Amino acid sequence: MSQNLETTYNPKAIEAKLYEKWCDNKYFHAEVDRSRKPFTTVMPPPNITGKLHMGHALDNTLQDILIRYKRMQGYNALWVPGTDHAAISTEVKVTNQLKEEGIDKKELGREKFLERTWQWKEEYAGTIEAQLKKLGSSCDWDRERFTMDEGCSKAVEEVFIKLYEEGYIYKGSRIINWCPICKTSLSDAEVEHEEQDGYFWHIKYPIVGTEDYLEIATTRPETMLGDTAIAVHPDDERYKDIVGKKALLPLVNREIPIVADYYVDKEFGTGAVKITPAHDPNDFEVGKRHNLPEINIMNDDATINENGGKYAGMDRYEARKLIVEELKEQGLLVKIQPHSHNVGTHDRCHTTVEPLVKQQWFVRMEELAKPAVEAVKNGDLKFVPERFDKIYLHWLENIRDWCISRQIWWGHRIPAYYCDECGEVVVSRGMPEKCPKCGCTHFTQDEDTLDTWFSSALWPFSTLGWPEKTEDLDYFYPTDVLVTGYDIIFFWVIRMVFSGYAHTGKSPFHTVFIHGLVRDSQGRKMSKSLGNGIDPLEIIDQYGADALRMTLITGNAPGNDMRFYHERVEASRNFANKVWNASRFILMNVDGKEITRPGDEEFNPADRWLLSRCNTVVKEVTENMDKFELGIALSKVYDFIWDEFCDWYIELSKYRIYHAEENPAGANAALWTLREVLKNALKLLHPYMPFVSEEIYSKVALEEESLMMSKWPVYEEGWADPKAEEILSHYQEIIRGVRNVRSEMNVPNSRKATIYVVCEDGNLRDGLALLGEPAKMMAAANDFVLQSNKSGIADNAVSVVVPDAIVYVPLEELIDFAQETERLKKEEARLKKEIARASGMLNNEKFVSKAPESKVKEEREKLETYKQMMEQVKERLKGLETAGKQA
RNA sequence: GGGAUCAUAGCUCAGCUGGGAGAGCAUCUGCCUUACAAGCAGAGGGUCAUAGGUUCGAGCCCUAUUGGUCCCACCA
Repeated sequence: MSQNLETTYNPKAIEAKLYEKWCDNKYFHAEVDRSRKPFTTVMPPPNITGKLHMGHALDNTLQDILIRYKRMQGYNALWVPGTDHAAISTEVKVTNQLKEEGIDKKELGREKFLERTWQWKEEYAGTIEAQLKKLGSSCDWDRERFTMDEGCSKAVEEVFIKLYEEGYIYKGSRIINWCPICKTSLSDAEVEHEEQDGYFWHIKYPIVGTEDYLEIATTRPETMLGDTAIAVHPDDERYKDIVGKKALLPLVNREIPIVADYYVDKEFGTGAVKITPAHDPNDFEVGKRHNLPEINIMNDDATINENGGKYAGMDRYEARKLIVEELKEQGLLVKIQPHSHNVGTHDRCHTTVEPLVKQQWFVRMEELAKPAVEAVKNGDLKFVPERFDKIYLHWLENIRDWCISRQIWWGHRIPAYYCDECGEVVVSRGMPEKCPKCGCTHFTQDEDTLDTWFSSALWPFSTLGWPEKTEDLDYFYPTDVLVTGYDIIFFWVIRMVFSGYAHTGKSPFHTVFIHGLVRDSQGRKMSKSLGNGIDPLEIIDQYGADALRMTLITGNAPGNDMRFYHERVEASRNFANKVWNASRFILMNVDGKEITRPGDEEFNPADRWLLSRCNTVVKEVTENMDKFELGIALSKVYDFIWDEFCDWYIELSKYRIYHAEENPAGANAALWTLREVLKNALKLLHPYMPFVSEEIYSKVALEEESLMMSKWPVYEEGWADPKAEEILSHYQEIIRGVRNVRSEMNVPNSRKATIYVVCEDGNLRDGLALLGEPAKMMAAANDFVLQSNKSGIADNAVSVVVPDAIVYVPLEELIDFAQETERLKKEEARLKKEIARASGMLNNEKFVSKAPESKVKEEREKLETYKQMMEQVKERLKGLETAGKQA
């Protein structure tokens, strides 16, 4: 065994090598195995639009932690990776790339464009895969999928046909959100509402046959070109007489009816609303109720069309300016009020969307949503943290039909065919042979593609073989946990759940584990436009994948956003280095020795304490992980390794290790304990920091093939040892006490002192056997003398009172009696407060009768200790007084 | 307009079912002690936003208030 490890951990040297080893051994691969229970999760497929960002690093770290944990627990763990074609986003990217080359998408044509996009896909899917591997993701690459691969496309086609045949999918002319830049329709979920400063233009509409005007207020004067009515509230006294009359639409000079509709809010604006059914969702509804014509005044690029008369060809905002000007000239503009209002924008390009009436394909949602609602209500589906239930339910309970057709090329083409003769719509697998209506054999496929989320909605089962009834599907589906950010609950989680019920009859997973956003150090969202994004690869390059992973998990509660900054990664890297060096110490000392399981009597209290503590930590960490409290679990592993294992136990073990010839059994016990506990600690750490833990384990546990395939440790009652824990706690008090004195008195470690521990408790003295050589090293003492009285101890010794003992540190020079008295007075005051607190509680009859017995007992014991310490302090103060007088 | 969430040490955040306030970073002091200076030892620093309430006991539960963030929503 070669133990020439570097003194600092170098992640670069091992990460790639280990990942390759894991892959070569097929550790990530899962096959159907009926003898074992599966644990399945599907990766939220990253978009092929670009490289992975910090949010992906977090998302995948969380998944990897869960999957590694479950794999070690013996589950047949499957993590299905893949990528998403990200329809609109990718199409925009490729279009822009072409534009830079001077190529126009339309001229290139659909087929060539798709070829080009497939090339793009190959490139980015490769980059993403490489990034996920760098991060250490233990996903099953043999099962890597893409939302537009053959299987997924098959699933999409099946679902479309099924939903169409069942009447859930329909084509209709409805008002939809239109992006004039991307030139496609959008679903409601893809529209982001932004508060924007705008104006309220008050415009006079002359009432036909009178000299009167009706004043309306609008934020979008240009839409008046498509006005087909004015609406007022039916109970509005002001307008009672004019309902049923007509108004003359200014500039256009069209007569439009004045109607009464409950939609109008009397209090808002002027109480009269211009109705533009073709360009406003509310007006569309009003129009339907009153049989108003829909006049579309806009082209697909948001310029005014021929219905806009002389404004035709102008951009929507240009037209607005001119219209306002002309109204002003004609004296029809009453006033302009500043007004901030919500404007819908396209979430991908942030262009203001235009509500337009168009023929589109929709999914009727009301019925489909019901089982998804029920799933959360009856507990079949759980959100972690729970609060996301409400968001999910609220959306589902207010769901509207889903516009699924997109006027772009990149995506699943809608399997609807139109008869060239009679126009009959046929939805079928592939080109239909004959029109059922006219018998014609020529068809044209619908030009549109499907919303990108239509295919991702099927991801948990399409990746496992659905619609075929595969073994995989039967065994791995439903999956277990879905890990994702709260920002795509609407887009994705909801659609997966209702799709799961609709097509498989089951929820696609039982738990949704939600995480937040990774923000920059100032709390801002990381974004391209701000240029504040941090590339995960750069961090991995600089600090290692383990450090990045740890940073993303530490100090974060589920569902909360976090800030990312370099100092935090440094702290994580330091921890990796700490583990590395602790292991180095162990390996150096284990080297060449035969370590055997010691007899029970060969363990000293320190060994038993560490083994007991390790056992407890195993239990707690497992419990935290089962509750998805990953941050808490990791901090427990961290504290255990750094504080208890390194700072206390390793130091305690050194004497026995360095003096093996005096006491071979003692050295063996220490080394065995070190190695055993290290192995367990590495197991607990592995899901979080897979590389450094695996690398060390391979050197420590030569008999096992791999840490990642080893058994997760379990709590064993036999290792619990409260007595040893008590002994160690006393030991620590004494060592801390001495160190404290030395530090306060500015005594360097080079000046050794003989330390006296005065203590009468026989039990404690047994345990204080530890106060031999290790304690000398840890407190930089010449000697520890244990005695039951203070005879022979110089009056000028500095003292520290600890539970059950008083520690004297005699120093050569005279101590400052005043200073020492003050020190003890402080301690006296502290103890007095504690005694008051504890006895206050215990004197409270209600506490004694109502609090749990264990709590009462605990307080009684504490009070005892404080009282005993108080006596010591008082006695010591008396001694100081006498000594001070003599001096 | 509806809802969620946050307010804890100088900074960033933990704090699990209510039972004596924690971490990392930063600051100060002393240490190159043969695993680690990416380290060791010690120290300082918090009326847990405010006001009430429930409870033997509240950072945690309830109510209100203030301030911030986010989501949803068809008031033109």
